[in-house]
Amino acid sequence: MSKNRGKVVIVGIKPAKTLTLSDIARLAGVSESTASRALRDNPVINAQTRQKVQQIAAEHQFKVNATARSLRTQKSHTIAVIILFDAKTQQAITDPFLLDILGVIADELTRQGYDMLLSTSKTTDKDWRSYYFDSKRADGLIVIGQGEHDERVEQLSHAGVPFVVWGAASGAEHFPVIGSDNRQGAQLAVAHLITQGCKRIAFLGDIRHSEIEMRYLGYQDALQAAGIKPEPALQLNTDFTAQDGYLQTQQELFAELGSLDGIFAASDAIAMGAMKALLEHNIKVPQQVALVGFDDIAMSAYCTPSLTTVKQDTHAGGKLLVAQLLSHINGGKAASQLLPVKLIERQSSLRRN
Amino acid sequence: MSKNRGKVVIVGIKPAKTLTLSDIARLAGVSESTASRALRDNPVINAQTRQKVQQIAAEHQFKVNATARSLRTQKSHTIAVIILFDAKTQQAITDPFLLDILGVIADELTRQGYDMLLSTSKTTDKDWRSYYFDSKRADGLIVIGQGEHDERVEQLSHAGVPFVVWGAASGAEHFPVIGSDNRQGAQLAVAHLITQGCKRIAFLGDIRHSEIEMRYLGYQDALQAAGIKPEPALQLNTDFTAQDGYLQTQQELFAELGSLDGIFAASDAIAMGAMKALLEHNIKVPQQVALVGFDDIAMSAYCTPSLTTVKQDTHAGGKLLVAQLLSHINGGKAASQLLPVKLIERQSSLRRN
DNA sequence: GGCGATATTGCAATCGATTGCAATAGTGTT
DNA sequence: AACACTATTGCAATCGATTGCAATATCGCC
Repeated sequence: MSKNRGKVVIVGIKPAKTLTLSDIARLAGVSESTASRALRDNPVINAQTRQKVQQIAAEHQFKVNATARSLRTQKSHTIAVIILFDAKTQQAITDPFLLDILGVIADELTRQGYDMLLSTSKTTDKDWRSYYFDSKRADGLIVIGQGEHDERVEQLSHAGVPFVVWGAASGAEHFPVIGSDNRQGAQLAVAHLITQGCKRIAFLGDIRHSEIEMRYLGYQDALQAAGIKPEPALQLNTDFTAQDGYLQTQQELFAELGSLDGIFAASDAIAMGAMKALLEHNIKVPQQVALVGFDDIAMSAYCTPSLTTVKQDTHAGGKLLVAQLLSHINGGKAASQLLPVKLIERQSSLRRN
Repeated sequence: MSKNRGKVVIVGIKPAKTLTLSDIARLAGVSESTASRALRDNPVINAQTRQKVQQIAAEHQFKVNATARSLRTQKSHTIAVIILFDAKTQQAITDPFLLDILGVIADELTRQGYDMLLSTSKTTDKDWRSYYFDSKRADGLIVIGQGEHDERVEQLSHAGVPFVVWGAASGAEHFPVIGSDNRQGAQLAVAHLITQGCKRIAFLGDIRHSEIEMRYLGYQDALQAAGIKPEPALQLNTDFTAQDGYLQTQQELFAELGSLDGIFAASDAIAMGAMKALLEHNIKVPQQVALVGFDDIAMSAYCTPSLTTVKQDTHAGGKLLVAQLLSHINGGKAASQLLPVKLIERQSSLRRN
């Protein structure tokens, strides 16, 4: 007879006494080992027996206790996803498409039979390796948005923990990084502005973040290719918020307005803030100042004028993160990879017509 | 001597052989039970012994194996969060502030010593109770966005699983629902439009979603209070996207444009789509048509004209969800609750001045 | 009819931590 | 000096599933 755990049973509704493998085995008249193998469809077990056990399990809605299985097999079949937040703005760098990429990752993991443990850097001050890996909570980690060179990420690589990062690869890391080709994206954006006739182009973004730094380099690439000399006065450190885009534009850029004719914002949020500031001062976009953002957030197509921007391939990114991580976990190697991006031309930068 | 699991050891870097409680016990010269109690700061253990064990554990970066602990204690200390996506648009109803509320939930759970398992309804076709609860993966569930009366939610309530829902309470549920006072929010928004002189106000939103249905009721409340008769022609079923807001406005509303003078959109995304359509046709917002949205997404303040909207208290919502769920898990009761909302007045609706 | 090969099944150890209960040592009292 | 208590510590069972190895049954074939 099974043990009564002394719990008060809720009357009326299913006693919901969770069955264990041993219960199923007893009901099927086989041993636990046979039941276990049967449920996992082990061909060594007679087909009839297998079916019978499976049927009984199904009838009783038996579910393997994931905890016990994990303990025994030493695999959690769980991946921890850590979202890094900017210490200053408390925003995720990747804010706009974070939800997209999270969704893709969740779907992919599910497809592969993994669960997803989510946490943010705000609360997880703890040592990630200890907390997630050593404690066997997760078999591997995905870190989203490496931010301003987080030492915690660097440490992971010395700890033998399977993990991958979404962010920018400088090339010198000891860990696999998946991310968009930020540099090329920025280069495309700024080259486009130049094509539209812009000569003095401002850059708005916080280059202490590695992804933004890449965008900054791309900005310079494009200027250089066009023989334009970068002006330090036009390069403004701007947080990831529309608010800071607005403020920086208003406070710093208006001094230059005489001849400023283009802005490349490192994110769409920043771009929208800048646009707001420009429109408030009756500066025509794109006629007087052309504007390009980065990310292609949902609203970019619906602001007025609609925002030209650089679109990242979130879907490919999420799938790749999962694929690389699982490959690493299964003994393979995980490689870094740059994903191509695409310029989406909209009203904020198109002057012809 | 400890068993060699036959793994290939990565040379050079920490062998990273994970220690177990028994290792710590041996190192400290005490039994496993004493070590266990010492680590949990059980006062029954001598203070000196406790300290010694804790120190040794810290030195070796020992982390309790969460799996083993869960198995023994029958608690996973994990909460599963399920995000419901709209079957049609594949978008989360709560999209705009989903990230906020997720962040708050994650933080709260962490603070309470819980981990968070995340999944989306897209992939989780499985029976939630079986998968998360019966399998002991989670001690409870938080369901975000109940959508169009999902039967799966209804089922949970008959299954003895601790769970709470973010959404709209119709009052007749058998489960606890936390959510904004959508009805009052809409009422505030529409009353505001009326104050601004609007007489014919359109409603954009998909009332098959319970939260939107509430907003629709609030819309009617306000009209009624002002003695305005609702016109069916002005009530358009609109998806949660800017795109559909744009299309519906263009296709359906322009026929009414002669005297249409206000729009209440059930979400900011819809509102922005509508605004785009209006501006494209040189209809002045707010002078000709005043516009109010719902959600207060980040961009609402930075579009032009900036968007009047209704702001939900995401922070309170997240905290409450966690508090109620944990209270239920710990034997208490979880109650439904409506959170107050706030009207944020911006340019899209303010006509005076 | 007997022997080896093959197909099935079960025994028992194991994963790592927690905890009820018993055991021991130490203290104070009369 | 003996007894009652209290403070500490350890033994061993337990959580539920998996799996190496041994045991049994079945079958084919000479």
